[in-house]
Amino acid sequence: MNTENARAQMRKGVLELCVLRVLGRGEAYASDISEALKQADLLVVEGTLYPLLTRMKNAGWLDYRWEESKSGPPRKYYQLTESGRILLDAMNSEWTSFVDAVNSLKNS
Amino acid sequence: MNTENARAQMRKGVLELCVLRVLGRGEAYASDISEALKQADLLVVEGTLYPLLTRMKNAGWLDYRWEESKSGPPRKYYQLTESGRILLDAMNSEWTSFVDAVNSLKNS
DNA sequence: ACTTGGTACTTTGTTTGGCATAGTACTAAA
DNA sequence: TTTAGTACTATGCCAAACAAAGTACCAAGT
Repeated sequence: MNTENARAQMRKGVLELCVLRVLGRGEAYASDISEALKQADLLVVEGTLYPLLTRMKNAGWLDYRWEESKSGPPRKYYQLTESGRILLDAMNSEWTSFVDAVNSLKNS
Repeated sequence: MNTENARAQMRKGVLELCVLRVLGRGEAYASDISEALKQADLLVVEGTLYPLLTRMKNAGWLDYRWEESKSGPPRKYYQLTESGRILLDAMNSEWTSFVDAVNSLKNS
């Protein structure tokens, strides 16, 4: 295993948190989210992102509205629901404590 | 999904790093590792840890020696190999940069 | 009009890896 | 010699990331 792979593994664990964080900034459609993650070096591919958004929508954390585009088919713009915001807060705390936990293993 | 579940997801991504870090302190057998992870609130179960150790051994990152126990069957004491140490260093860097990446998503 | 290229979303199948469960084996104590 | 505790192994299931192919919509060029 290379570190490329290691990063991929790490990414999996926090994909939902990442998507929630991106949407925490405001509504966005799949390509926006993909772009934001890419900028943070957390690239995900179509085959991962779309099903993930659908799952999160079905879980009630996200909602979406259709919006026409000038350069192609209509887009699904996702927003956090109330329950999504609550989850985001909870997961932010969880993330912090998790990072501390892993870091605590570093030395003796 | 509750935060319990979220933490479980996060944990998956860094299990190998955690095991490497624990072994970075010195050799240990499965229960030692399990205990160390538990203390860091990163509990893993038998069904996960044993196969993981076997995979890492097969990948050449770990080695083990048998040691008799006074209270049960012999134990496999694992140590990092040279390649395991190199991987640990690489994954430590990866982890740091990964945490930064996720944190960079937090605010706009 | 029809084709081409770009964009957006969907669907299907594969693979990986964590986990539950059951099983084997060794030791010590009752 | 049975029981309990510990340590490791083997089998099978399931969720989720990913790859790849497909559908559909739009606009621009011929």
